Parts: sequence; structure tokens; C-alpha cells
Amino acid sequence: MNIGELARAAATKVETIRYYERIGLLPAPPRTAGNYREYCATHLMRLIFTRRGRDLGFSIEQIRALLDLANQKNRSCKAVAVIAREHLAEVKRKLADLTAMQQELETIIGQCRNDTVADCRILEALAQKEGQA
Amino acid sequence: MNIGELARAAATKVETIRYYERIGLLPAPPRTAGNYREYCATHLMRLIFTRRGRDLGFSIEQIRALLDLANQKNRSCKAVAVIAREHLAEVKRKLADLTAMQQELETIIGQCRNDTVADCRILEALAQKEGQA
DNA sequence: CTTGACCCTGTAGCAACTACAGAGTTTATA
DNA sequence: TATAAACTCTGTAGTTGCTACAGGGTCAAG
Repeated sequence: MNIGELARAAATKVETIRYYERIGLLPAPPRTAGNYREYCATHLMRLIFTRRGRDLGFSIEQIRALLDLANQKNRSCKAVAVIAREHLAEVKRKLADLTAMQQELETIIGQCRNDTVADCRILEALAQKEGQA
Repeated sequence: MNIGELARAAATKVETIRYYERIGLLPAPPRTAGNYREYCATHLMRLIFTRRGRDLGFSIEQIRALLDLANQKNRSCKAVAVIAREHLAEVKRKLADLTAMQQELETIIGQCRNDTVADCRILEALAQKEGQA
């Protein structure tokens, strides 16, 4: 399997795969006579794991840690759960932030009367410090 | 007002102010004899506007556009509303993404039985392609 | 007159890619 | 067999929005 085929199989860009190799997330595969990377199913599994983790919002470092843990088969998976719960907490923090933004934006936009810029409520709202009506 | 005072007044870091100047978001102020930046109330207003926009999640380029519009006092503010609504739409997209992530993470974490790594449901879930149970 | 708190410029770093340039390789077709 | 298209290679620079130095200069207090 060359890099293009791997990329298609994991729904990833070729450059991203090379990037993962450069940062040590995906092991460097053997090369063909023409210096092409030659991947096997193990690489594909690792890459799918990585992409899935990224889709779920885990950082590269978290994924690195998860991949390390996944290789210690008879350890307890508590450390895995810790990473997952930490990430979930972070997701919840971001959700709270975004929800607050959404509400403020809706309030501000709702006040717009399509006046001239001089009386624009949106611009007025932006000119205030946080929370000031 | 020197840069440190401006920073305190707008709850911003000094380096951030210099960064905004470098990218042309905040106009370069006059300098004192000792080459210190000398700011006035106009700068403070512009910086507060910028920080407020950033807190609401607008990009630097959107803030640049909003500041430009704010200076054309007798134009209609429709263009302002367009930018705000576009940003709100983006916020909603991100909220949807994060909400999906949150749900998936909670499902995955809920399946954890604190087994060994070899049977870890979290790691299993990460090894699947998206949506596969 | 020196200590400390500030300010200056310029550059490099962060995350996680993405996008080239300029070269070599493989494969399909004429 | 030639050649063109489609791939691959390395290396480097760009993206966003800052943040963090290093190595200097300035200013006010004691």
C-alpha cells in the first residue's frame, strides 16, 4: 500500500500522513526501490485510530498517549479513561463558551434596526466592555 | 497613555497590542522622546472594540472589516449585520460539532468497564471508523 | 547612582496541518 | 518506445492569534 492508497483508506491527506510520520505519531514504513513508502495494515489501523481521535477533538499529544497505552495490553485501562474524561471536560468548557457567544451574538443581532452605521446597535454593542448593556 | 496603561485599560497584554499594530489593526501611535508609544482615547476605544470582538469569537479579519465599516458613519449598517450573522452561523456550526463530540465521548466513556487495555471499550471505539458501532 | 520597573525591536515558538517548489518514479497510452 | 499523466519524494514556508523570549534602552524613586 503506498501513501496515496493509505490516504484514501483513512480519509486523510497525503501531506497529513507525512506530517504524522515527521512528528513520530506514525512509524516510518519501509521504502520500495524507488523510495516510495510501503505501508501495511498496522499502519492503516494506527492512522484510522489517529483520525478518529482527531475527529473527536483529542489533541495529538493525547492520541500519542492513547496509542502508547493501547500497546500495553494487560494494563488496566484507567489511564485511558482519565484522558477521555479530561477531554470531555474540555469539550464541555468549549461548549459553554460557544453557547455564551451564541446568546450574546443573537441578542446583539436582534437589536439591529438596519440604521445607518452611526446608530448601529451591533457596533455599539461591540464598543462596550463585556457585559455592559 | 503608554502601552502598559493601555494594556491595563483594555485588559490586554502589551505584546498583543504591539502585535495588533504590526498587523495594521491598531494604528501606530506617535512616540515620545524616549521612543515610547503614546496612546490616546481613540486607540483605547479601538482596542476595546477589538478585544470585545475577539471575545465574541470574530476573526481578526472580520474585526478589521467591522472597524472599517464603523468609520463610514452614514452608510447603512447592513454589511455589519451580514458579518455578524455569518459569524453566528459559524458559531452554530461549531456548537453542533462540539455537541456531537460530547455525545460520542459520553457514549464511549460510558461503556468503559475498567478492564485491561486489551478489552478497553474506549480504545475499541477509537479504532473504528466514524459511526461504526 | 543604582535599582527596579517599565519600554524597545526582532525573532522564534505554539497546534495541526496545508501548500507549494523542484525533483524523481511509475503507469497508461499512442 | 516515447512521452505524458499521475503519482511520489524532500524541504520549506504559510496559516491563526497570539505568546515568550533575548538583548538592549528609558525613566522614576530612594
